[in-house]
Amino acid sequence: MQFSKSTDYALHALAYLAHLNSSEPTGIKQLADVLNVSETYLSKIMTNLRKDGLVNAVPGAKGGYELAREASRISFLDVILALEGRQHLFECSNTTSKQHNMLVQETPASECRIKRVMDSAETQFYEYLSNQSIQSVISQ
Amino acid sequence: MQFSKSTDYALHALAYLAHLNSSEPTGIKQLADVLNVSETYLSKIMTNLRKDGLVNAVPGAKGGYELAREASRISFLDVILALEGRQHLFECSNTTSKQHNMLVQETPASECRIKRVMDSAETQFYEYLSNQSIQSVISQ
DNA sequence: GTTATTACAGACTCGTTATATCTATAATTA
DNA sequence: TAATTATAGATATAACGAGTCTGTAATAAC
Ligand code: SF4
Ligand code: SF4
Repeated sequence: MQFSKSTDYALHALAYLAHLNSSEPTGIKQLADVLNVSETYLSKIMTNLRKDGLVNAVPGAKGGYELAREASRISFLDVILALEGRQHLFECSNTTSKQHNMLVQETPASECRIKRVMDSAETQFYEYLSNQSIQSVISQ
Repeated sequence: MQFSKSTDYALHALAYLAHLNSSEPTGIKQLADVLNVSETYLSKIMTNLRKDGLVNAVPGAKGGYELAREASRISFLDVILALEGRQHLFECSNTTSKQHNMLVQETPASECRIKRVMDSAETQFYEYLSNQSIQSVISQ
């Protein structure tokens, strides 16, 4: 289990935009050059960020990308969810097995303790990442 | 980013062994039946657990698997590391980019704040999972 | 309006990993 | 010796990640 490279690039791109703090949008060309990634590939990543409302995209000449809100209000979790999607880290696969029936029977709620532990771990993980902003990684 | 099915099965298998609490080893046939997975596939997973010292494997007639230590001393993290491996959740991909030079320059240690945030999240995540034992998911 | 610039969508390629099966082998008990 | 059981290795398949290419739409400058 690992974060995808896309998530890595997205974090770097946002950190760069936050660092620049420019009033003009920044083009994919400049962004790709700074991150050392191809323009077309990075553009897909930026589109994901746009779809989740983290950046604004300005088409046309002098266009590019800019943060949709202050860097202090964009969290690591926002970025990760935009790129990795919103499935849970742990998904029940065999909800028809004898084992499942056994473990679920033991609990009042319809959720066994295995799932509860894994989901709690995820919640705590995300909680931490939601408190880390892009602003916090650039120099003050 | 998601845990693999192998990790899922491994957790279930260990929970079952802990539940049985038998003095005799449990065969792959019984285990696969309870988990509703093929024997050969599950056997590969059990071998991973054995290689990490979480279970003992007894070959030959009347053989099978048994917990290598008390269930209270086998953590979720142990299982996850055995199945998912030990790479970090976040790996720097572009350590030659201009962005990297910029961010590393700002910090005294040779590690930028992006990496530090991600590694801290991982550490905390693992910390939590290392405190959850297999024993804790079965009925007392 | 025309042209240059830029983001965007979609198809596509390629390599790797996850999932799963099959078979032959080695170890152990009966 | 025979039956049972785990293990290693080869193999198959599907899914996913990473990355490229191309044509299209939107905007600004001229
Ligand atoms: S609810 Fe628990 S036992 Fe059932 S499939 Fe999910 S993790 Fe497994
Ligand atoms: S050290 Fe920081 S800037 Fe450099 S590659 Fe790793 S995460 Fe990116």
